[in-house]
Amino acid sequence: MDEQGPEGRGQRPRARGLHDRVLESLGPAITAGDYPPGTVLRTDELERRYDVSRTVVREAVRVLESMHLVESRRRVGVTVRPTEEWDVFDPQVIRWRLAGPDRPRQLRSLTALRSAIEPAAAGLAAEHATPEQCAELTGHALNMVATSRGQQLPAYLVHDVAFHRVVLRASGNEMFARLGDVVAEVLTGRTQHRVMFSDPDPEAVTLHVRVAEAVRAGDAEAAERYTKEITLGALRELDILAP
Amino acid sequence: MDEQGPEGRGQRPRARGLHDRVLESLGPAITAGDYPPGTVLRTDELERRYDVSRTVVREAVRVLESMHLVESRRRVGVTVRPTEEWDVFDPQVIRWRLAGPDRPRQLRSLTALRSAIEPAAAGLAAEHATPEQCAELTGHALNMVATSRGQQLPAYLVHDVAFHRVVLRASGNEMFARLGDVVAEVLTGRTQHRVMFSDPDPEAVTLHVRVAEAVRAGDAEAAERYTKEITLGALRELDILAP
DNA sequence: GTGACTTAAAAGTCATACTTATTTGATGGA
DNA sequence: TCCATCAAATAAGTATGACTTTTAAGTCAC
Repeated sequence: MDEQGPEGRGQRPRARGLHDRVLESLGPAITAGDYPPGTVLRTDELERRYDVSRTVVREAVRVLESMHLVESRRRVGVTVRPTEEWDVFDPQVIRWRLAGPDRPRQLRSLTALRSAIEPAAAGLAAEHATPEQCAELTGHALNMVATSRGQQLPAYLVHDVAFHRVVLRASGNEMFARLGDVVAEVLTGRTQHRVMFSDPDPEAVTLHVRVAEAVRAGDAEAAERYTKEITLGALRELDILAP
Repeated sequence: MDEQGPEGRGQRPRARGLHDRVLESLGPAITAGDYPPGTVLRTDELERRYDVSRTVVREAVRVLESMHLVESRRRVGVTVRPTEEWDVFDPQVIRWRLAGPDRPRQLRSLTALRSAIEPAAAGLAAEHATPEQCAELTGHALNMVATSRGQQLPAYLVHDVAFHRVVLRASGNEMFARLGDVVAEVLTGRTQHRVMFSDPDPEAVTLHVRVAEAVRAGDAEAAERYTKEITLGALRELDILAP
């Protein structure tokens, strides 16, 4: 049956090697803007800074280069590339930027992305979801209802995230499915700002139930419409928080 | 193995070094399924296969690992990861898969993605586009009209691609903007299949003009609706080609 | 000032020696 | 027989020094 969780990662702080340590230091620094575009890093300087060998630095740089964060040129050095060229869809880059000062802007971009993707995914899910997925969906929706009142936000969040993950996966589109982690991040981040303030919007809870029903009924149009309302709510929330 | 496969793609990814050569050989091979998930590659074997040093192989592997195509573990080797874990949004992975046997499926995924993103982007563009961008948009739309008849498909395609690029950029969302390359790839790939058959659908051409008008008028709802029709046409086309 | 030539800086490559984690399996005791 | 423990084998990870290649930049002749 169910093997180990397919994406059983919370965070993985385990540095799997020296190159990862360097990467996990340089990546956040660059995406945070500590090294503005145009900045030139020299390999041997990095060696000294991190007290590691060329091998290690080179591997880290190579990865940063594959994310289009930097460009390595002979006789020049490792140059930080302009922001517009970064691979902003790379999960690692997203993670780094969410952890940095760009977090608010990043959350906006991602929420806009959600608003575009999730309704479409819900529509597809209504056509492709398996009975098991429909059951999961209904289960999470009901649990959301159950935990929507009385300081149970953490539990609510778990089901909220799971709900959206299932929708994306049930869409049958591998690219949509891969956005599950991103959506999870957005939902978590969003809630962190109001965790002590209020229970979830009751209307949003109802909408989740409606989506689950629509998917189970195979009503793509309704599933899409209700999901659109959910994501519109998320967008509105952002405008309220920082207009 | 083949060193310079006949993948004469438009933009030659000029091997900037040995590690790139290895990467540009391993990447396509893995995404094509030549090494199914679970396959174990050993570093020293790759060294011999490509006749390069350890350094070079390791750098290539590190990049593949950052794309979640493989996982490198001590005492085990470099293992190809399950397809569901690949970073399917990585431009390089997209390129590799488009060049391989998965191309049709990949085009479907990407077209679904387009259908979700572009209408939203057009709506945002109506609110954020600069006068210059509006002018560009109108210009490309008019040029599409002008080249829509009489075996001018290559020229038509240029403006079609440019049009969609501008819309995505004008949305003001960096993530949408980065999908310009992907959309370009889809549009180009789509046309290759019918290049000798027919002129573009006149209705689609009209819709582009309408989108340009709506964006210029700041009518987000109309821009979104007309763009949705364009992408729906693209989806329908796929169903016709391979139902 | 233009163009060709030289220089030097920094990344790229290679070979080798060494370290570390992890699987495997063999040993030995309950 | 079974389980725990420990040892050996293995493949990736790291360090280092010598060497090559690219190329920005400076220099010289015209």
